[in-house]
Amino acid sequence: MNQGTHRQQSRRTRRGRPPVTSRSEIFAAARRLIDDEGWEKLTVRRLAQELDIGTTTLYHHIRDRNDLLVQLVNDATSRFPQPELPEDPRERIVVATISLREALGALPWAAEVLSVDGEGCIGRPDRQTLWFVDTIIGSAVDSGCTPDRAGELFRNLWLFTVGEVMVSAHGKAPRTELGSRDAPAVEAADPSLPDVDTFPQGVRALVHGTLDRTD
Amino acid sequence: MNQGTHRQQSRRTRRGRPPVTSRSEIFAAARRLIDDEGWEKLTVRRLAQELDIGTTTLYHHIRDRNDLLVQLVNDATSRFPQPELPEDPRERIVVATISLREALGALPWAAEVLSVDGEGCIGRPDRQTLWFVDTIIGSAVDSGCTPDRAGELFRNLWLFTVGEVMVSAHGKAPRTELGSRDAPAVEAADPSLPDVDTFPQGVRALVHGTLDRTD
DNA sequence: ACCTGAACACCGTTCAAGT
DNA sequence: ACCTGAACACCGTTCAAGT
Repeated sequence: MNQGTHRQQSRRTRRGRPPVTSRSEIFAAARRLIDDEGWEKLTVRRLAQELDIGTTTLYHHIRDRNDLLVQLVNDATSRFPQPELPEDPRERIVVATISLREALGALPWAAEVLSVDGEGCIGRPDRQTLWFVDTIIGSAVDSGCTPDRAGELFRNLWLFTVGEVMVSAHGKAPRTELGSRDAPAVEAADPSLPDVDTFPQGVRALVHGTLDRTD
Repeated sequence: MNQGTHRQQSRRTRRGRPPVTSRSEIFAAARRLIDDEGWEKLTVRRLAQELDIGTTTLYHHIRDRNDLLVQLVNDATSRFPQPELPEDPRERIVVATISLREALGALPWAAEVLSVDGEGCIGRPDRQTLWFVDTIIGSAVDSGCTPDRAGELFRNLWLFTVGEVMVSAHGKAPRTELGSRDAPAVEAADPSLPDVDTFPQGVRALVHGTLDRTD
């Protein structure tokens, strides 16, 4: 129900500039801001400035800053193309999860939303997010496991993906000069954290380790 | 080398209150603040207020807010007791990882640090963190895999743990009322994300899936 | 209707002083 | 030496107006 149209007076000329601030204009401006200045500059005030509107006007379109971030993530994931899936159900899960990471990884700032509002991406999912969920759960069931087990696998893949996105997002950030604090920096103590991308093998391990379990 | 002691004049009376703001006093105040008011109240200004010192004074002890957070995480993990480890090397990894989660999970705010400065916990690790790393890597090698493979496993367990801490930290937070936005909330779309703790099984899957891999 | 300036209650950080 | 107030450049959010 659209509450009746209260547009009578705009017979042909919309007075002033048209609504000016549509959802898509806001998203576009936000993306521009993020690309040009980095996502930490995406603040309510700065975005309003970018749109050339009063800060307060933005609050007619978003409930608060977090809402803006959530909508932005949904917008971005919905833009993301679905990958071609292989035959083998297990490999299907791997491919879907990897492309989920790609979808989120393109938005390093997604991290803030992912954690502050796990709902954002999962509790109030858009069509595209739902596709990821369905594909993973569906393929797991196809490969012969119970729905419970499939749910468990999905949750764990989700945790793994969130971790990967978070860690790699801020790994790329301009490194705060390290070493030379008070402690002697403990000699790069990690052959442990290689720079290589261990994510795909991790996904595979998770998938096989879960689906092969017999208990 | 202690740079020579420049304490000549405090023969027996330390003028005024003694240094007032030692590292441990700062940590204690920070913990009190977090426990009493929630970790989002842990701000440089608020902490100084809690300590009854000028905001600026704090900057003699910390480099900046992020540094405070990092030191706090290190302080907290170093306080955490080492678990008793089982015989079986694989199960040793599982137990160590689960208790790593516990150490970090006690600090929901660790999330911010974990992501903003993965270094914080890993690049500049304290003794206790190192113990986790060594135990996991060591046990992996004990169970017969190459150092490379052990490093891969460790990294993936780390990603998984970060994801778990992040997601569950903000799951417990006072839920922002959901439902009834503009979209019709898509009917709780998830048998997918059960409330149950899937973490231990995930760790096991990761461990077995990685160590059983033959390639 | 639709938009907004001014204000409120905060931030982190710096710097030129004070004792 | 050790500490600090005042200032700078920001935040998110609200509310009583303006057109």
